[in-house]
Amino acid sequence: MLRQRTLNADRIIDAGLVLLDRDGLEGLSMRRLGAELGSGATSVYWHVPNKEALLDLIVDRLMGEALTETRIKPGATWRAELAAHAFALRVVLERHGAAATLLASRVPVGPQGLRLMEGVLTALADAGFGGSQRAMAYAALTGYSIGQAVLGTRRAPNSPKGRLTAGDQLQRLGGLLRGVPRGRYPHVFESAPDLAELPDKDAFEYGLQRMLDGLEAELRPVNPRRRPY
Amino acid sequence: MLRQRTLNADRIIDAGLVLLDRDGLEGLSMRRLGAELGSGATSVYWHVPNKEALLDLIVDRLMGEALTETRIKPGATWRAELAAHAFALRVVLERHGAAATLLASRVPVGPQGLRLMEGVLTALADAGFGGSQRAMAYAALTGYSIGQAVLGTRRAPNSPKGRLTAGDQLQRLGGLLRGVPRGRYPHVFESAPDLAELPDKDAFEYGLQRMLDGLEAELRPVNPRRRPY
DNA sequence: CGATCACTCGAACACCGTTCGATAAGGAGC
DNA sequence: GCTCCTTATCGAACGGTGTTCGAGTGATCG
Repeated sequence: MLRQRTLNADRIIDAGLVLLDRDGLEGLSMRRLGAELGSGATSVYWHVPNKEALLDLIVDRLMGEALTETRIKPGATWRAELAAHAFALRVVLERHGAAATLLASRVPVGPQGLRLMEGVLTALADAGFGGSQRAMAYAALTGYSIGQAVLGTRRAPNSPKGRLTAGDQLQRLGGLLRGVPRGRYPHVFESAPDLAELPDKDAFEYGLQRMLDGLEAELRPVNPRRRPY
Repeated sequence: MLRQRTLNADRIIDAGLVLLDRDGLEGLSMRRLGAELGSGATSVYWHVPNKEALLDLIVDRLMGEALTETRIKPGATWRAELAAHAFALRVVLERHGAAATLLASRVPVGPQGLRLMEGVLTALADAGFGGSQRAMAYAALTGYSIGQAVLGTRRAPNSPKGRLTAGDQLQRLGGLLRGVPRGRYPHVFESAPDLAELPDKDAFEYGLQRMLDGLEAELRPVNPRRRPY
């Protein structure tokens, strides 16, 4: 057997991403990764300390992808800037279906993740958010983005094992909701078609804009005292 | 060995939840579940088809907990009603630290999950949201709630294996962010203390209120035409 | 009593992440 | 050329996982 000396972190991350996209998160095992690379199963461990660290590397690669996808027009408002960041993340997480679950379980503080964080915090600072308010706005936006991405990749009960497209999931869910007893859950029954046919993109955009509306309103100092809800 | 004939779905869910709270998601294995129940490792399979279904049952139990936690004062506004639902879910997911990850990967469409969904959709209907707008508002709120819950339970890189409290995680993350190179990521560096010391509850409340603000503004028909951002 | 049913459980299968030691290749020093 | 050392690869093995299967046990019913 040839012992090609060609393994390195970049190739490993590439292969990991391929496996992730093709077979989903549970399809990404160290053994299969080795096979995908044409290497022995355990050779990867010389380049990467363990699987968890590898997943961190993959996530940072994705954060880099999101940065590449973020195009901010010169002179854009802070709203447009934040929306561009959110959309770029969404595009990447949609492109790599299993990635949302990955991102949901770890903090992306690799180099690329920090660059992305820096971009969002900069936009918030420019908008006029300071101190803990900036931190809360940051948490609100990233929480929303990740939550929405996660929503789109949840598995309906009794789903088959393999990789499922977002469309499949939605169709499955729709059928499930349409079958709900009308008497017991009237509003679920009524909204089932809307929930099932709603394009993920529209839902994402809608909630994002409402969040940005809320944040913008918070910024205006002319606002009267907020009434308690 | 006694063959106690006392296993049933409820006891299994109880034990599963105990294991989940004590040892986290990876500590919940079918074998350990059997041990916790004082039964053979594989006896569980007579009552539950597989692990995935068991996790669905556990999630539905948690949805039931959230419903119990939801106290809506009579005559409450729709905002207060939706906030109560969101907070109840947050309380439950905080109580069971590993539960957010669980909820993030499946759609809670068990009986209790549907009841909760019905409650939120009812509040939105009462508020005046109809059709696809109601669906989008629903997605926005649940996406935000789940996203925020997930944010609180992410693991920082190089974390030890076992169960970590939310406080531990935040402290870890804070130290990490404070150590970021100031020149390269100035805003991250500047906001590190705020991000690390921000109580999860405040962040959740802030973003939730901003989202509700945005939704409320959307409802008023007196609003002038929305300007593009 | 005998049969049937509901339930329990141990052994086994294939897979997982990871450790360890053996092994091979390439370059440096002589 | 030869040796030595560093770098890299890999097979075997360990303890764990989810799940299947068939044997077994006890209670209940005809």
